[in-house]
Amino acid sequence: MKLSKLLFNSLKESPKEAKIISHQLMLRSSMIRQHTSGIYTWLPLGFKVLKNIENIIRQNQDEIGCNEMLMSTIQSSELWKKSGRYTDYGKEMLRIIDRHENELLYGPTNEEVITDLFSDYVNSYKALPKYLYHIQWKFRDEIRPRFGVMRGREFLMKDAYSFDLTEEGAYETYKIFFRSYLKTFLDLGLQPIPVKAATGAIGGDLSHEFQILASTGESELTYDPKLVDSNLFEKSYEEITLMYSASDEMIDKSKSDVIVGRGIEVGHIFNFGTKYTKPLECYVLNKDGKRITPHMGSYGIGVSRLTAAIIEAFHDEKGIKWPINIAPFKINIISQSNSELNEEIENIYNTLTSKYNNISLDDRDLSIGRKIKDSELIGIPWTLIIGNNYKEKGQIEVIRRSDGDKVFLSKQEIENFEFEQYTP
RNA sequence: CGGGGAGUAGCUCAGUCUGGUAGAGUGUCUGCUUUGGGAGCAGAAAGUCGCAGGUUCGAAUCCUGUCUCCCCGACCA
Repeated sequence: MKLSKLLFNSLKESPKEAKIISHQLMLRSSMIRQHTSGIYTWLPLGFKVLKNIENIIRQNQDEIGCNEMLMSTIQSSELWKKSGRYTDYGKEMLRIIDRHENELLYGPTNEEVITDLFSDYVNSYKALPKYLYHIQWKFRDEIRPRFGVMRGREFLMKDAYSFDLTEEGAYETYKIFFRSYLKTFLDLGLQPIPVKAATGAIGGDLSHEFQILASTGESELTYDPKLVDSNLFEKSYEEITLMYSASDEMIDKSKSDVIVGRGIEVGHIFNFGTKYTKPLECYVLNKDGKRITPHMGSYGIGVSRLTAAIIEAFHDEKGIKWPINIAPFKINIISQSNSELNEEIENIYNTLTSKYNNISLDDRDLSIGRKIKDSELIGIPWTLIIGNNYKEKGQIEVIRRSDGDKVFLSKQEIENFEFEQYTP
C-alpha cells in the first residue's frame, strides 16, 4: 500500500490521557481513536494488526478441530434468566429495552446462547465431543475502563465452547485447549505463563489464566521460573501443571523459589461441567437411549487486548517493534520525494509486493528523516531506504527494526533476501 | 461506587488567583528554498474557552447547576 493513501497521522506528542506505553504508541501511530470511555474506533493500521492477530488465533483453533461460527452481539435476556446469570452478572451487563419492551442485552459472553444452540442441533452421543468458537465483539460495562484497549468496555474476544459426553472427556478436551493456547501465544511471539486461577462468574472447578509478563500488567502472579521457556509447548499438560504458578487470589504464601511478577491476562480457560447444560436442559441420548447432560468448557482469548499486550512486550523509545507475522506491513520502502528514481522504486515495490503481499511504500512528500521516524514509530519490521546510496552506488539500505541492524543490498539481492527470517 | 484531577486550535499547554472580549509550540494549508534522522524562510486558515443558567456595562476568568474525560482503589478476556 502506498502510504499517501493511508488514513494515518503520526503524533509527536502523546495525548495526555494515555498513561501506559502501549496506549501512547497506539494513539501516536494512528491505530485507534477513543470514541468514548472504554470504546474505540480501530483505524486502518490498528485494524490490520487486529486482523493479523485474529488470523493466528483462528489457525490454531482450526488445528484442534474447532468450528468457527458467529453469534450475535445482542442477546435475548430469556436464556440468562434460565441460567440464573441475568441477576448474577449485575451492572457489568449492558441491558437494552427494545420498542416492544423486550429485555435484550449486549453479550458479555456466550455460554447461554451456545448451550441453547447446541441443545437444538445435537441430539446424539455420536456427535460428541464438539468444539465451537467465534471471534466477536463483547461488551462489559467495566466500573473503570483504563489503559486504552487493555481494559476497554467493548472488546474483541475469541471464545470457544466444548461439549463432551463425560467428565473425563471434558478433562481431555481441557488439556487439548490448554496446549493449543500455549502454541497460539508462542506463535504470536509471546511467552505465556499458565497460572491456576479462580473461576469467577463463569463458574466451574478447573481454570487457568494465560499471562504475559509485563510490568504494567494488572494482575499479580507467582510462578516457577522454569515456566518461562520458549519450548514449553514440548512439555505435556501434566509436566507443566506440576510446576507452581498462581494468580493473586490463589497465591500460596508459604512457597519459596518462585518469582512474583505482574502480568497481562490474555487468555482464560474454564472447565465447568454441567453448570449451564443442566439449567438450560441440554442433553444428548447415549447408546442406551438414556438422556445424558454434556460437560462443558469455555476458552477465551482477548484479541483486542493482545494488540496492546504485544506492544507492551515489543517496543523501545522510538516506537513499536512488531513481530513480522503481526505487523501491519512487513516492509516499508522509503524514498526521497521528487526523486528521479521513482520508476525503479515502483519496480522494487511491485516485486516485493508480489512476493510478500503486505508491503508499504512511503510516497508522501516528506523529508526522509520524517519517514524513517514514522517507520520506526509504526514498528514495521523492515525499512528499505532508496536514496543517495542507491543513486551513487546502487545500494539499498535495509534496516531491521528489532535491533537497528543495517545491511546494504543491491536491487538483485533484495529480491532474494529472506525477510521472513525475523524474530524481534 | 469512594477518593483525587482535568475540560481553551488536530495534539501538548499558557491565560483563570487579580473580569476588559483568545495566546504559544507543534501539526495543517500556500509559495520558495530544501531532501540521509521529525528541514529553513515567508504567509495563511483554524477555538460559540465542555454545556446551561446567573452576577456584571463587560465573563475563558466570579457564582450555581450539569455533562464528559483521566488517575488511585474494589470486579474482569
